[in-house]
Amino acid sequence: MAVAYNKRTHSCGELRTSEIDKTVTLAGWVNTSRDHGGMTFVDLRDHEGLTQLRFNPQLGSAHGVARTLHNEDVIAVTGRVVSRGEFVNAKLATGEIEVEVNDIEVLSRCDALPFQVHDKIDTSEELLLRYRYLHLRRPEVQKVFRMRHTIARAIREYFHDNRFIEIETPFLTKSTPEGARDYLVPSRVQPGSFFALPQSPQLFKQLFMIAGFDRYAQIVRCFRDEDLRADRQPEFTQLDMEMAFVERDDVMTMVEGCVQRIFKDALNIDVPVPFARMTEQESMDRFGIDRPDTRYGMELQDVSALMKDVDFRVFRNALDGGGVVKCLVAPGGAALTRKVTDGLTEEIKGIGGTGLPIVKVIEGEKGIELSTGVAKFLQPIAVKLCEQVGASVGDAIFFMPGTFADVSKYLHYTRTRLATILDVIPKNRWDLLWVVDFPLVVWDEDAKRWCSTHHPFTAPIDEDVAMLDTDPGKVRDKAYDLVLNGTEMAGGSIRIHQREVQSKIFRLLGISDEEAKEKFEFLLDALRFGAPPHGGIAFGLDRWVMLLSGSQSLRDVIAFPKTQRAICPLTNAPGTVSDAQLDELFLTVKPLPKK
RNA sequence: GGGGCCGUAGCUCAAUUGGUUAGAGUACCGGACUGUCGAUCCGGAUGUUGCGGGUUCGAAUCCCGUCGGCCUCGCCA
Repeated sequence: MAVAYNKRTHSCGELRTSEIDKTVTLAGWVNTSRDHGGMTFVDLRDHEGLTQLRFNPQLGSAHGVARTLHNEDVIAVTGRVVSRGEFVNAKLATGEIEVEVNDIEVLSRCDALPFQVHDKIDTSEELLLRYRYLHLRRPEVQKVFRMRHTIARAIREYFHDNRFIEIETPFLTKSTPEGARDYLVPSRVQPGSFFALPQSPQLFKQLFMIAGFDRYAQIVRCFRDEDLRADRQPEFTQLDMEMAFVERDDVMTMVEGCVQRIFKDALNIDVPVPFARMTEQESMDRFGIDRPDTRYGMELQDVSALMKDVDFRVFRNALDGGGVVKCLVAPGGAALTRKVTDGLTEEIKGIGGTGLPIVKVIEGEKGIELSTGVAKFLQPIAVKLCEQVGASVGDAIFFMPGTFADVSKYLHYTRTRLATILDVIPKNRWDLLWVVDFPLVVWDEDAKRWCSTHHPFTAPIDEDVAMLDTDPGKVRDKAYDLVLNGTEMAGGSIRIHQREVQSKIFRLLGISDEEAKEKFEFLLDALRFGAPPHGGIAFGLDRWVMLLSGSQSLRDVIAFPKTQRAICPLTNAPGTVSDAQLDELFLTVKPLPKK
């Protein structure tokens, strides 16, 4: 029996007792069905919800069809809304009513499923991705993408309301030095030449400012060919924005308003502004990382001075070598088992460290004593140590000797692991923090040259410019990173708008005048023709959706993501191409090296 | 490139820690049943234990390699 599925009267989530006795047409997927031989029930699902259908054997042929249904068959029905009487299902929004079906049309049958759509059970992620359209049918998965839309819409509306305009930038563009590895696209018309997919529209948006658009914002795809992580995909989406005639505070204030709007629309939460600010130096000192999670304590503490008098060679060597000894106090850490602390030590070794010295603070016969691990070396300064770092009986202290960079890395790792192990991260807390005053450049020991902390177009702080020639490592930049609960959510800066400064930075970074001309001539040219002071920021849209939706992985908020090996289990991309395609591009593929 | 966790029926998991015929739930197939809502009940079919090799009288279990998934360091201006 044909049913007018193109004339649905309601969605599957909206019928209530007020619609009783109305004749309705619904369409959707069979979520589950229950066949009693006589009376048969089907839960019909669409994007709005579930409605129970009742098939009465005394009401014509529909009942016979209903008995043949399987999960995920697609059907359309017409019937009368009736009260469930005493059989109300409180779990369903539509649970007070059901639809007594007169006519049913099976629009599409479903084969045996690789996994059940109505289950909440997660099978292997690879299978979920291979049949991603089935996974996406699940209401809780769809909810994430509806939130993604809400966030994207909030962003667009916010910037539109603030007189920004959205302009598209090219995907087929030019490979530039510095930064991540590029995804390349061969040119057929220019054999031997390659486009690069943009890592971000950075230079184009600067050109928009020079062009006089004043305020630009775009939600745009970016591409970086680097190894994947839970929070890194080769293609991802940014909110990219830029403003002319601004200083740092202007951009940061504009962003704070946007973040407020996102939280309001997505979670109905009011976040206070302005956000906290911290210099990069303070962040490194206190947390060992430039994107600190400030929801909990266990901050890093420098105990180098205290350790000068301690006869412990591991610490001594670090200090003599110009390094530091830092520690963090884990409240209640004395209760950690040997298995846990040894496990942490192994993890530290796994990321390149040599160990993780620990002591536990206990109540001894003469007061505070240290036990386990490196206690015997530190016992002479036990009282002084505990006093200085604020440790008391029942705590554990984890130490790390070495260079500032190594100590920061390993203690930051330790701190985040302990936060999970000791379960000290407050729920439902959103710590928004600006990190500012990064060093403009850092010395790359391997490459023997200066590298940009952010990118080569970041402006130095005015009073530090003089040090560009004398002490580049001391120059701070006009960048600002926005951190949420320890995750970098956005990064931006005031840009260089003076050609001489830009040239100077290129030279500092070891980019020759010839290379600068080849790669960036268009930018240097543009800077000659009246560039306004300008600055902006880019948000990782996927990360915002991930954090606000409580997702564990970026893959959960991207409709068709790649696996860790950067392949798509759904399409099997990337794949080989025909010789004819290669010939057109004048390309040959080298054989893989033998192992 | 390095470190770690995982891989048993379509799916989720078990298998007394090396012991003989690899089980259960669910999905699937057949049947019963007029108020269920994870329906229930009866019956049936379903395995290259990821793959390859090794140790052993005997391997899902131990070892080596390999493939795949995930976490992570490097990398990601």
